[in-house]
Amino acid sequence: MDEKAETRDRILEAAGRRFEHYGYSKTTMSEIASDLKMSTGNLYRFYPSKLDIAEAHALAHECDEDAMMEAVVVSGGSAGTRLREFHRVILEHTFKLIDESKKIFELAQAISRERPAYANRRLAIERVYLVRMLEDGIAEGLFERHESLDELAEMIQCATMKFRYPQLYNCFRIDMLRRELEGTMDLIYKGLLKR
Amino acid sequence: MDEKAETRDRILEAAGRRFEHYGYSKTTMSEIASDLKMSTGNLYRFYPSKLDIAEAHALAHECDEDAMMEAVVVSGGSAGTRLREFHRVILEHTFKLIDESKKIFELAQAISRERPAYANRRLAIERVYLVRMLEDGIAEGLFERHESLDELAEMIQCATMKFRYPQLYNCFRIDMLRRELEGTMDLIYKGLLKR
DNA sequence: ATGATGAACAATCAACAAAATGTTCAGTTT
DNA sequence: AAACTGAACATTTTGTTGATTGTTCATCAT
Repeated sequence: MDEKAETRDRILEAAGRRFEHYGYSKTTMSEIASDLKMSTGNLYRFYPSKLDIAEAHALAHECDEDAMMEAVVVSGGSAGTRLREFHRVILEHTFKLIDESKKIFELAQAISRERPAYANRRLAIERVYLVRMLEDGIAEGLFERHESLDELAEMIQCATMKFRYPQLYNCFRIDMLRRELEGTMDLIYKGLLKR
Repeated sequence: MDEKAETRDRILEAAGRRFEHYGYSKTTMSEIASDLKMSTGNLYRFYPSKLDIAEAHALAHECDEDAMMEAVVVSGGSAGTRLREFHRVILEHTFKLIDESKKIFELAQAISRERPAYANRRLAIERVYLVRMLEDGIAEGLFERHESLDELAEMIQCATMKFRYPQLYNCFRIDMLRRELEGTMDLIYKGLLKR
């Protein structure tokens, strides 16, 4: 690892520490630079903007979410059960963030707002997991075949948007969300079954 | 009709004119009063607040939307076809509002934000139409029976939230929304079919 | 030549005062 | 007594100004 990459990492670490403690908007570039004993201007030799540091931070923490989703996909049980569990886990995770990790949630929202491509990329990654479960379901004779599993996954995402972004609806009742997710997944599940 | 109700109507008319032309937030109570050649304070003898005038205006225009939904429900064709058409018509209507009637859209958003009960009531009314179509589908042997059709309708609403409130996702591509709605309705439709 | 600085620049934010607006109600008019 | 007014009140919005923050870049240091 060369020195430039090392400094990038140090910046990321220092910034991440502040983002998680003070939040994205309350963290200033000059504070980050000061923590690292360098000038504010120097930061821009490593990252084009404050938002790029935020995105890099989010990227560096994707593996946590990916691991979470991967765990569900490779767990035992039928594809149908896993599909439900997948959405349950995502809802619980999102809700936990909203409830307990406000600074991280704030960071995620800032990125989503300013970097729609990032949010879309996350959705695309999630679809990969969905497709894997759909494939499993087809292989075990549970689900109907479909010309494009990626498109099917996209439709599942459209149908579950309310549970992915509950904050957009000012919907902060986890008990209600759970009930609704269960009912919605029932409907989707039946729509996937082999006839 | 007594004189008080007549004045209420006149207020509603004058306010509605301004809401639709200047938007809700740019319309002042003193302007409305001036249009009617009365004092600002007098308005409060007829309506408790500005927001109540807005809500009354929306109420007075519900019949347009209700008629639209009713027309789909009573139109010919199978329940499945009507269900798709219902959601298509709502999406097109919403999109048209966003695109062409910005002031009316702004008014609807102000009410939704401040009067959640109003938005929930609209959803409940919509469910009545959904239930009617579900009943038809069951009667014609197309759809599976269900213990509570109102709950089922609620789940359909959860699954189609993205198309009811596209503005929440900064999603203003009608071609994409149409495609997604079609795919999502496919999935929901299959979930409703009798096995 | 490469790496780093810190002042300048541009944009945004915060504080505050003034203005505007929604609402109330004592007083006036009908 | 009922209907209406318009000033007062409370709240919100707007405009101004100075401070802060993100970013750039000429200059300096290595």
